[in-house]
Amino acid sequence: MGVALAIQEAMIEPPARTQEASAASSAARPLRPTQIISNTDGATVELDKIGTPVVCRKGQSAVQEGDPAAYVYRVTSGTLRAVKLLPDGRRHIANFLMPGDFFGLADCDVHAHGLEAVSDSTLRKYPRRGFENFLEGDAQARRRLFAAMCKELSAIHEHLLLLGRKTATERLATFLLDLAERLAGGRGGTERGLELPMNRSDVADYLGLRIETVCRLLSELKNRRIIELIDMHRIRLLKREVLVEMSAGDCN
Amino acid sequence: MGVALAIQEAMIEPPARTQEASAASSAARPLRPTQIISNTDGATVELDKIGTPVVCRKGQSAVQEGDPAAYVYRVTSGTLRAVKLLPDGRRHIANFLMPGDFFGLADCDVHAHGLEAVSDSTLRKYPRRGFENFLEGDAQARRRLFAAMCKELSAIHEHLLLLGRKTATERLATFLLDLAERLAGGRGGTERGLELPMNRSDVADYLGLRIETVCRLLSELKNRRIIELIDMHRIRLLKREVLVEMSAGDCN
DNA sequence: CGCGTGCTTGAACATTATCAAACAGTGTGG
DNA sequence: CCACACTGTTTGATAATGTTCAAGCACGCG
Repeated sequence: MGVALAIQEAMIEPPARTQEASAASSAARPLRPTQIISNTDGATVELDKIGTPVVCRKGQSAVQEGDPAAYVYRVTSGTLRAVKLLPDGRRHIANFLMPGDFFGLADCDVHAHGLEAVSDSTLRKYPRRGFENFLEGDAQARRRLFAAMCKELSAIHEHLLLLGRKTATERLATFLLDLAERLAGGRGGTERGLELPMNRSDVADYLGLRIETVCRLLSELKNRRIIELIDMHRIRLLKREVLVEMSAGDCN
Repeated sequence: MGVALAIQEAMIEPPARTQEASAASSAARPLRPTQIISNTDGATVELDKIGTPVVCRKGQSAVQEGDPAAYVYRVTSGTLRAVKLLPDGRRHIANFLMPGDFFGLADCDVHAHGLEAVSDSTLRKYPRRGFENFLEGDAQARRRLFAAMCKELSAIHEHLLLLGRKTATERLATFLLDLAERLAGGRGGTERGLELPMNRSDVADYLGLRIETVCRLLSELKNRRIIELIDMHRIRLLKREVLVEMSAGDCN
């Protein structure tokens, strides 16, 4: 089990002209989150031969925690959540998955998380063995996979720090900035604001807080004119610097 | 950034007679944590050609958070901690590293964590490029690396759940059980108890608690005769079942 | 329009943090 | 060998952050 919940599909992009001395250091490559691979690219065509489409409507589960990890999934549209439950029903959301993200790559035996649609979503699923064979035959893809896993691990460790040591306010500020980064490559303070596909409860379970705390803190940020709540699922970041300050970013 | 803090060296054990149809499913292999590779094994000899020994006395740092990730480390004796800091000094311990564990494997550019000795320790360090080349030439080792990373990811996600959703008592119970599992393959309730190489402060920073809370809860467990505090760094688990119950293990 | 779901706000409460002090074990020097 | 200091641990009292319980609000939908 485990993760590689959200490995960006950038990793299987075929060798392209934009790569200079990439064979040298596979580690330091950019791997932009918004990089989308068109189906005309060689590797994706190859991979999609073994994939089948899946539709998952808002609220539905694509994968149950503990299911045999027979497939690897790639999100093609919508947003999903990777969920873990405690026996008494307490819920933890490990990550939100968006187009381009993979799910279940690192789940060896069974899936470590459930996969549920936050909004209507579509995925493609690949039989694990086929996916592994594909990787086995493509050293470039393997290197990209490893680099992507490193990137995700880094994010997870930031999240451990967040859950272990940050205050509620710091958590929320971090979340908003991360989401802005992820959704729009850093914009979101401009234009028509930041789209929150998930509800307050999801945010709470992701940040290790209660829904009421999330609400209260959002209201507080709104009152302090640091954010604007355009509607329930749309937020404009008015003072990003303040959020950055509030997020207690680490020392790196 | 990133991790693979504690990838067990089992992954580079050469193909052995104990592996049946291993080429088939690289995922479901056991990978016992206590598996130690003798230096006479082929792969380790190969690897150690490019490694140099490092000594790190209690309290010293082997790696600073943010250092260029020039080396991969393998613990040969002692216990170390992988540390992240917030700007104001709050500390988070991502993991404790014990003999056989690797550090820095997934740190692409710079190290995401500091590495400090909890007790006098020895390590071996391998230049990253050499380590990568070694992997590139050994598909078996690669598969084992991937399997080990999956296993570690699984553990990290359990820890996310712990930090996000478990109570202080549940965290401590989980910690004690995990440590018993790791140190002694499950014993520790028997014999001369469980060795805690780290101090209370380390435990607190690992569990997202304060040192006083850890002390108080340990005292409570002691008073309830669930554990026995033999000395400051030695604990006997008297009622493992109760701890298991208290740990709020997940649903899997 | 009325119901339902999800959001927001308030008040009381609980868990865990903070502050403070005492205690235990270890090593040092007189 | 004992007094002393030092570090790490334990315990207590108080405080704060975030939770819980409860009620009201708003938006969407039949």
